[in-house]
Amino acid sequence: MATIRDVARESGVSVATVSYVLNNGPRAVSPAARQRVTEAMARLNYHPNSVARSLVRRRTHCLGVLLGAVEPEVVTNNYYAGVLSGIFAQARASGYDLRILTSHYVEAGEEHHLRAQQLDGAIVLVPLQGNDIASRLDAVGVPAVVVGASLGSQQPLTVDVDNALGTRLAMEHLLALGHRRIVYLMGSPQQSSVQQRRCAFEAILREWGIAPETQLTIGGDFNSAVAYAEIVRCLAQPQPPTAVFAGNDDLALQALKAAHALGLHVPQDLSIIGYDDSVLGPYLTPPLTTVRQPMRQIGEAAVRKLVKQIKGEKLTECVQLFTPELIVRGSTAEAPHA
Amino acid sequence: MATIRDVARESGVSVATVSYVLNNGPRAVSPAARQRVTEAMARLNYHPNSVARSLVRRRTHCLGVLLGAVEPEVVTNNYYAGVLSGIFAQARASGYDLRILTSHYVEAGEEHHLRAQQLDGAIVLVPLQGNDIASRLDAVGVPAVVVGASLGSQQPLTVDVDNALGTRLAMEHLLALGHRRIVYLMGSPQQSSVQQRRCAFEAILREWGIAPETQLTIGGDFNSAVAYAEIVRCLAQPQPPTAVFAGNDDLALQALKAAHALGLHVPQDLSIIGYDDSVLGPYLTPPLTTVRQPMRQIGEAAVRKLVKQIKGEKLTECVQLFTPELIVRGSTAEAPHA
DNA sequence: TGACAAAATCTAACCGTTTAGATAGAATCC
DNA sequence: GGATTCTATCTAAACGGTTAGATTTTGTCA
Repeated sequence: MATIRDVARESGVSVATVSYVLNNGPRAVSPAARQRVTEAMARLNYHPNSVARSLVRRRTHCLGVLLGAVEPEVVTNNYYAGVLSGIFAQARASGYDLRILTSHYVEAGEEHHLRAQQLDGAIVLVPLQGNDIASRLDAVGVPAVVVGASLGSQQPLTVDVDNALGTRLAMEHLLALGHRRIVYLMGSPQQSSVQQRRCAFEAILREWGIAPETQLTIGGDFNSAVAYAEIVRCLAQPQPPTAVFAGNDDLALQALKAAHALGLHVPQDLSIIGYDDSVLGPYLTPPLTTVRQPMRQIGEAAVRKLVKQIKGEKLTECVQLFTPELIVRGSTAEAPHA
Repeated sequence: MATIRDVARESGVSVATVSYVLNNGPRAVSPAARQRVTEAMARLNYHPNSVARSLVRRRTHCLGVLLGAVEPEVVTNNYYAGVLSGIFAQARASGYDLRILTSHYVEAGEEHHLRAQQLDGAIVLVPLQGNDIASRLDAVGVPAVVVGASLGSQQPLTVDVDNALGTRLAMEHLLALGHRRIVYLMGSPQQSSVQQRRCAFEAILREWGIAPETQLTIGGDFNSAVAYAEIVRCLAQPQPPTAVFAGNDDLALQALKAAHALGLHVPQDLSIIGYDDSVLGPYLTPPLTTVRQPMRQIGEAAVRKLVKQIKGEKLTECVQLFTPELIVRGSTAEAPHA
């Protein structure tokens, strides 16, 4: 590998001059010298060492993506895959490289390690409720934006989807169809989105004057098999619910299977609504009604926000909320009269 | 940020001594000095700057992942998502960081840029037929392994799945069921896997004494809508095929839709077999018979192979081929007698 | 106790860039 | 023509580590 000194020697100028042509400034270079340097670089096949450059400039032009907890399944999960694809695309468009960092960086105290990596900024894709990674990163001087975990208190930069609205879209769809006994399949309660939706769920029940006691909430850090068993148990009880509001499309799928196993027809006997609008929704029988989240846009927005902060631009809003959309397909219908 | 010099001053030793305790060698340090240094580091909240370290050591402990052509949809594509998740997991287990590099690095001449990034190695996830990125990287001294594009000639390190075997599994399944008129839905002909499977397809037809002229091959760099139209046209012809062998599950899905639109029953009137075993396969109606590829294992193997090469260990084999598996579900059945 | 080896530590060069400050030469002005 | 400003260039000190080689300290043994 040729170094800047080789180029300087080859073209008969000092390293400073080479550096100036390399960076187009900050000092002027005569056309003659510039040409000699350019030719020498081509001749020697010179490319500046970006590590050395990062050391002195103290910026790596590289963004960290912190994947937490659920990884590495993260990539095969629909929501994360969507967000990641947005991050990839926008990082590229903004001219930043990406560094994938797995959960061991998420632990307290590890922010210094991250700082030591000299990343220009970080995107925190850790869905856990109450995680304060972003603030800790900020404290050591690494700009960060959080995706999908808007916290009330400290307000680090955040990009999220409006979970209250999403819940409202789903619930009002079911309520308008006459459903009053609705099970809510929560998912892992450590996830902040799950908590937000649960609050919204309860608020809507109050609004409609429905006693929360008559409602069922199934939640937990379970795998599909356990979730399936719980749903079967719930649907088999004396006064079963007429609708299921699932925290994501995978849970909705389990509900669909459970209904099938119990001989219930969807949507005639039981309505099911999912969340995420994952790829399989349209191909289920019946096709799944669900709440779509603009995952790719979320990823893109996160990168844009981070880059703005890095460049010191004025940020208009701390928390950027995206709007979910109700996708009505075939798995929801009017509540049975019974 | 405290530097190594601050620690040296604080603990009353030289920077060299601090460096030795930091790295546990290569020279001995007295217990007393070691303790003073350790305490000073804790007091100052010192963490070594990894950029500076990389500069002098000339290794970054970071692996590049080159995503080509199809990106950034790559992440939402089943095959790539699976491979990536394997890469993430194994990189973490091997203690390497990951750098995501998008396609502009794939172009000829860009290998020097990559070299300048000082990556310890690269995984090439570029499915294009005849791509020679790995060799070019190797030429500039960056160890590389290619995923999913085994070439005959130059043999860079490669991890792939046995496409000939996968094709054989699918075809012999159909042939054993009595199918003789089989359409092959190829997919983009630039992809090396597509080419390999096409060769295998033709070889198997010859083996069974079936004239290739009577067979149909639909291929192209089309989107789902175009593929759908082509399939409809094919199935609507006078002597339609009795089976479809699709290059991936998405194409199989299009075939399923087309059959549905034409009033054909699957599998009674038409058998369909996919490739990849993507998540939606089991939930289609009927559930899709397909060929499973161990994507995650492929990703893991790629990282392991790369790390071995970086460490200079002896590699037993250049090309590591994984074995695909036939997953029989409900979309294939005996050929209609007619 | 002095000679010698081993262990511990220090000094300083180096990795490959950037960039402030010094310097030299050319152009401008009165 | 000498003072003054510009422009182009160079020198050398950073950035924050690692690591040979030199030097000092400690330990061993005759």
